Amino acid sequence: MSDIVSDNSHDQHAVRRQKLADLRAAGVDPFRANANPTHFSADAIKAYVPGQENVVAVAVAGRLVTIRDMGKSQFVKILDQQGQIQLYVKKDVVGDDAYAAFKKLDLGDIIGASGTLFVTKTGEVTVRVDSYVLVSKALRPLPEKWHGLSDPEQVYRQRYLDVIVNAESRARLLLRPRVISHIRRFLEARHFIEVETPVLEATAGGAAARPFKTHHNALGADFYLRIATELRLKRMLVGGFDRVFEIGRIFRNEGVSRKHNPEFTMMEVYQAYSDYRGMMDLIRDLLTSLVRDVVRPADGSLKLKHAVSGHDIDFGAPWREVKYKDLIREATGDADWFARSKAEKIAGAERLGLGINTAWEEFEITNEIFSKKIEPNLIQPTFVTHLPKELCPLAKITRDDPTTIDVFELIIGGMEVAPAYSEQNDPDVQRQMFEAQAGEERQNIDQDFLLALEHGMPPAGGMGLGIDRLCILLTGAESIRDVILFPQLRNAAPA
RNA sequence: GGCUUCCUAGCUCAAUGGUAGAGCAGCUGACUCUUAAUCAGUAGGUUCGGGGUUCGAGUCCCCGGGGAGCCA
Repeated sequence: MSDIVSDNSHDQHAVRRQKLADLRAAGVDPFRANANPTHFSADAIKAYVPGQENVVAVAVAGRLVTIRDMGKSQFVKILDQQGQIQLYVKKDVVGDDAYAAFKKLDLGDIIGASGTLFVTKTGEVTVRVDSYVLVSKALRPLPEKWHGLSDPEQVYRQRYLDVIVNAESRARLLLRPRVISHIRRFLEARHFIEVETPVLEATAGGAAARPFKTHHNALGADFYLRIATELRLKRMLVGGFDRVFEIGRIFRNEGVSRKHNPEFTMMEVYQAYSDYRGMMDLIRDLLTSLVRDVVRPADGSLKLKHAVSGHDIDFGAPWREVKYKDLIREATGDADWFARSKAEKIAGAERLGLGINTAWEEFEITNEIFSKKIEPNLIQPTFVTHLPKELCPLAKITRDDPTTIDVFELIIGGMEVAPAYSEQNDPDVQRQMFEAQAGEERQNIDQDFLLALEHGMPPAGGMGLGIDRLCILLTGAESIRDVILFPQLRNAAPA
């Protein structure tokens, strides 16, 4: 028998430890038992045949999350991958000994139960339990049943508790794998091949970002964690893999914010014999199908709530397409903005309330206006096209405007979600573009990539899609941390 | 990196510089269709850590740790 002194009865960990010791003393080790469920919870509920009370037999397993004890019978709920299902445990069905043991179970314990389905007087499909087994004793209590877990630090550090007690977190974090699965099926249906390229790179190229650095002992060499997959995937275009994509972890040694985690997931896709306009069709079809088939807004529309602005984002309406320069001219009210001197641009930016570093290049001053004054206000899906060529060396120069490149940046909810280019495949122009880079957008030059281009790369459209930001939009989350299972935090203080 | 703000029971939250409280969870008991079940009783605190001011600090000040928001 448990011999808990009253001083310890408040200590839930000690109480549960004692219960575990009692079980072991009685010859039961709940960590060695197992269950053989036949159904997940939602499937079991679906298996109920109306009118056939206590006919359909099921076995389910999961964590006890609700206990309503009424003396000689109990209603409890267990949680599994599909959600919750109610169990009805009656003393005169399971027997006196099993019932007495059931009363000693705690919230959080993991059990298996078999029985038959029936409907309660309030209409809830429930398992009438014939037998059950405790398969894992929980030694720590669950968070509060009604308010759940709301301390953000604990939500991130102990995500497993968050998804047990916060149904919204569960739903949000379960949407992400469905999104990724949909993307794979969407692309594979269009003959794209999924490939895997190195995370450890001698040169961190394909984007402008500070990399993480590491060291390979046996090779005696430093390596960088990749900041993009672009240059590797383009090598495969050279190799004749005409439609390739990769969904992979990218690492950037930069700030942490609501929109940035140091490691994040990017999908990059390249299609030979296409261009940035082809990528527009691809991303529009992809995102529209994600909203329609994965998110499935309840009202049947293609509108999603945007958490930050409170507006609805309508994926079903025509997507706006606008040139970068036109947005700048509109924001500055200056039709001749791009003919202005650097001093005039600084003055113009400061008139808009921006702090300008005089060491910046002119395109950086202009881009500060874009990122601070324009981008945050582009809530509806918007293709911003024809960016200044200084912003990216990897795209083709626009034929009738040598100052811009054939690209778009898809902005949704005020965030850059997907950049796409007509990929530069002229090795000489590519080398010149690399060498002409300036300012903070400078990318490292990957000489081996230039060698690959000299072998001939087919014309192609390419695109990146930030999976985390996409999931923010699709789930109506406020922060990237809400769509990443374990977002990056500092080490917790030593206990 | 800077500014602002937060950290109190297992969880969610209270507490003018003046005896640290509540709900849920826990513990003891009642109840064989409950839905945040209900009812009776009961226990539970290094107020993130350290230092200071004060007759007196959860509260004010300083240092450190961690989280969040804004900014570079």
